[in-house]
Amino acid sequence: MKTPTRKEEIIKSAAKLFLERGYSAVTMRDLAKELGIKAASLYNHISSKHEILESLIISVAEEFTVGMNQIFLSELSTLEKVEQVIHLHIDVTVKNQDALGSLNNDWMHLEGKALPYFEQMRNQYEENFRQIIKSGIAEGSIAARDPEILLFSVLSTLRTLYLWYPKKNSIDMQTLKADMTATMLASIRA
Amino acid sequence: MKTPTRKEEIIKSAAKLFLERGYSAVTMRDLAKELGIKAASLYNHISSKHEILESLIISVAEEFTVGMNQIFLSELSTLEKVEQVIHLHIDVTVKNQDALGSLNNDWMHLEGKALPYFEQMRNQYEENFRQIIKSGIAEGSIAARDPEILLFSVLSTLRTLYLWYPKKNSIDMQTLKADMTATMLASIRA
DNA sequence: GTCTATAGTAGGATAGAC
DNA sequence: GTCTATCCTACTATAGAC
Repeated sequence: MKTPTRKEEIIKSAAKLFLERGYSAVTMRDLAKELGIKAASLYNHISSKHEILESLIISVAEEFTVGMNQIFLSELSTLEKVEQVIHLHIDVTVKNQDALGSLNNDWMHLEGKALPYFEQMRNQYEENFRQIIKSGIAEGSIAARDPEILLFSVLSTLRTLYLWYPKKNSIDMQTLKADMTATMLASIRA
Repeated sequence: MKTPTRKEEIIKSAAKLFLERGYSAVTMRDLAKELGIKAASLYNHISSKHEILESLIISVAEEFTVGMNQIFLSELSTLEKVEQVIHLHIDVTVKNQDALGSLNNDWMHLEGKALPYFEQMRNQYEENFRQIIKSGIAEGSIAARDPEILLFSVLSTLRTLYLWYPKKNSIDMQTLKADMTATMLASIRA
């Protein structure tokens, strides 16, 4: 637990406000007020509003990408892989609660190379998940339904976890993971 | 198929842009350009940018509310009710594709009475769905897991349909409804 | 590291001509 | 019903003092 730098504090506060109101609706004055300083002072630590968004989204996207690649390339069974992906999502969501809002709703405001970079990560992630589901269908461990519907059904729940998790912090993590995983596996299992 | 009024055209174009970029990031100049007119001309048909948002969100929210109330008060079995709710979501999403983006991501920018009105409809909708799921668990037709997780799992998928549906318009509606319903019912059925 | 002051731009909205 | 011109406000970001 090192002391956060001022830059980290700014990014953390920004994530919270972006989640509540969206990137475009949050002004640098809002952000400064949240930190108890003036807007101009922010620029001693960050170079632009865009830099904050990029930093938020790209770091979380990379976390998902690394985790998914490990699972995809592992020797686990198909259903174990799906289970690991679900756990990955829960872990990343718990660790980056607020940033998930920007990743889901403000990624289109990324600029320059960051946008195609993000889109490429997102596509690759989806493609890996799609392959896992398809091989599950082929081997009979996953229900023989349209793989796109199965993919969408699971992904939509995982991607929306960030909206729901904060309200339920009374449930302990073990129960959450177990029950969540059971529900999602039930929806795709053969 | 009556000819749409200019106001309806404006609202429709706005829904499309709000979906792509979010309410706050779309300017009246953007919207005017989309319609091939100047920003000032918009005000001959609408009184403010907010009015557009409110009109978009409230009308769809009311459609959901009316549909849910009918289902909730019907004599159907619990699983049939869940099935009807899924069909309601698919139908409303297909009919109001773009507006669903605002409903999901820009509701917090509603002003005045519209915000509490929307929140009340949303809460009542969720509460009705929660009751359906709970009585299913009580009677044994729905799996004996945490009802909040079941509710969230189904709702998150239904609420995200609008993001996914437009990409899949090759699938015909019958297949979509059937497969979607099967997948979601599988995730909660006992 | 934060401040005040301010440049420069872009936003929502109105007035009044055509 | 649309236009041009414009008001007023608020935005991101910079300059320079402390």
